Amino acid sequence: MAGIDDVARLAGVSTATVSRALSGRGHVSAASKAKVEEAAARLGYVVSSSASSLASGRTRNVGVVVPFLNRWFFSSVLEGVQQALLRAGYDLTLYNLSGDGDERATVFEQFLLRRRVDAVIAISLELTEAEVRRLHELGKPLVGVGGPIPGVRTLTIDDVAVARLATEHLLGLGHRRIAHIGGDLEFDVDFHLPTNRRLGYEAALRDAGIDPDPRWFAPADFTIRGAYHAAKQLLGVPHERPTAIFAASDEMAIGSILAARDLGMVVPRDVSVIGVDDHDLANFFGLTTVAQFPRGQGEHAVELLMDELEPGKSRAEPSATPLPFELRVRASTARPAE
Amino acid sequence: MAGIDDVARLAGVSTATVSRALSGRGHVSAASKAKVEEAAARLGYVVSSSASSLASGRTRNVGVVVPFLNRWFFSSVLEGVQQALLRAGYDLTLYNLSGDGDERATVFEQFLLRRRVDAVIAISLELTEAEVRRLHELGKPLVGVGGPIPGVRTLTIDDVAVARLATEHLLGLGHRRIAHIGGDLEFDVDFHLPTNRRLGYEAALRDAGIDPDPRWFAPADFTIRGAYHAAKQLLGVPHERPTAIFAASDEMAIGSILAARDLGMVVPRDVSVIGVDDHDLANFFGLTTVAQFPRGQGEHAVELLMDELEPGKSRAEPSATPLPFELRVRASTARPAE
DNA sequence: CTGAAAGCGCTAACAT
DNA sequence: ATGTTAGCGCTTTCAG
Repeated sequence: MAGIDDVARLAGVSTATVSRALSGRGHVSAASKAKVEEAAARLGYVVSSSASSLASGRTRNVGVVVPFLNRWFFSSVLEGVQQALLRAGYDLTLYNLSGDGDERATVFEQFLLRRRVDAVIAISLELTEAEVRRLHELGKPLVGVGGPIPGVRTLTIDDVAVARLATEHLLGLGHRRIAHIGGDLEFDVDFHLPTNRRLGYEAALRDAGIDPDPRWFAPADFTIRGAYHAAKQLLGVPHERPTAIFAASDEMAIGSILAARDLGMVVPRDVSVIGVDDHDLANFFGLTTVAQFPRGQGEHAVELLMDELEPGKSRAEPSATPLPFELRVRASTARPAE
Repeated sequence: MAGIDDVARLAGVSTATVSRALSGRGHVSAASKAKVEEAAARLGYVVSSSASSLASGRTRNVGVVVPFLNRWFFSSVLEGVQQALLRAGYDLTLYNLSGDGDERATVFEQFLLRRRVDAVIAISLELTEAEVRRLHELGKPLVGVGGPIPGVRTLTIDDVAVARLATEHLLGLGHRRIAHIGGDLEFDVDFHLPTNRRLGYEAALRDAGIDPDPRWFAPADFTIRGAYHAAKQLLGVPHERPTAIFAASDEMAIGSILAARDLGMVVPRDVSVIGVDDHDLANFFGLTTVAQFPRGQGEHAVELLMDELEPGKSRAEPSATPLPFELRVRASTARPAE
């Protein structure tokens, strides 16, 4: 395995010049640079990351912490992060903290402190103040995706506004009896997303002069199956059925559509359904939804990080950057029947 | 940031003893070990992975290469790998090679050669001989999940047997007109999975004295939507409709069920459907399927790796280890009507 | 712009 | 069982 000395010898320069030429840091004449590059290529030389990290203090590696891997939102964000990191020449070390707090503590103590990473991206994971402080002490930039962490740069859609938009779409079509399938409290640990979406829904109703009816709220677990059962309850009542459902995620909206079908109802004739996400399946089901863009969120997170990691960049102060979202009207919403 | 010297000083021993005590390598008296651990804890000391790697040549980091992140199979394997690695004290560096060959080359040249990892796990990715050779030269163990790579330790279910089992289940129920929704050729690059499942299907039919009818084979792209359209074609013919569909994945089986419903057919009364995977949604849709266990496959892959990475273990020779699969009969299959 | 040399923080011989 | 010490392969002052 060729080392930097081999390259230096072959190129006829010092190791310092090789290092500078290959890393782009410091000035090197075009001539030397060319010689070095050619020598490196000939020898198949690649820097040893550990030696480089040890000497420089930078690892060119970012830790990414996610609670789930097999959900659309998370894997999409992860994809965006991965791709952006790769482009920037960084590696991505993955920590899937699906487990209990034990695992979580291990990760924090073993890897963040093992100084394996230059920075951390936390996806929809509420870090404790202690954890955030620890990272700060170590000088590791941290950016969150999916909800605000106090004192941390975070990317998040405005859940209240998203829910309001979805609800107003239904109101605008003439619906008055609008049910909501939200998250159960268990999910609220992560950034109060369910609560915020519910708040937006209720605010929109009130603005339209409608009093939110608690009978028309049903909690579920963000899965198709969970929402399916919730929707059956909602739609199964004999009188004063809701004419529309706003589900807090597309998967739950799809569950609602399937429930409606199984009750012999036709969407959107008998009931309108709107979700949030623009999940892969949304288009297939003709689902009207408020799209968010998780891949873009992941890429954006990396950009923020790079601002901090690469020297000479202006680092903006910690704040919650608002992210784009967009109503996509498809075939699952329509004017109510009567 | 406390270093090993600080710990040594506080514990009243040498740095070598600290290193031994903390890594478990070499003999240390219980007394010293206790002192060291206490000192380390008090100082919040954690080894610098780069210094450690540089000195020892081991990184305690495994590279994982996947083509997709947002598909059930891949994210499930990844979860298993992540968890097993974490338990073994290894980190996981993720490379999502969804993109073109360019990206792929970059990863190989930049990261594998950057000596960032001790080993590589390739999930459903057919590595070229050159790539495999490169890894061998570097002394990096490599294990594949999801299909055989020549000369490489690989975990894979027997796709032919899986398909045969699924088909025989339908035959056993009395079906004779069994259609198959498989992968299109594009997907065959990865381990000929579609081809193998088709072969198993055809073999089962022949064994039952039935000549496979090419009209009853439809290729799709492993998505719900793709299979939905394929199934509509299959089920829409006026005469001699198939009475059962064997789909090469659960997502495609679900697409088939939805297609049948939209044609006004009742599953399993009018058509039986069986898939492969035991996807999260399979249970919800009452789908009969042949389960495979991707999490377990991921964990298993890590075990194999550890055999090679941790010294003093017997390493078995490269071979394709067969993996478990299991028929799960639910509500989507039944005897044909007549 | 380039080179010499001093580390970066550990691990692993080699001694003791 | 423990200490001493020579690197691991690079980056980065500091001179020139």
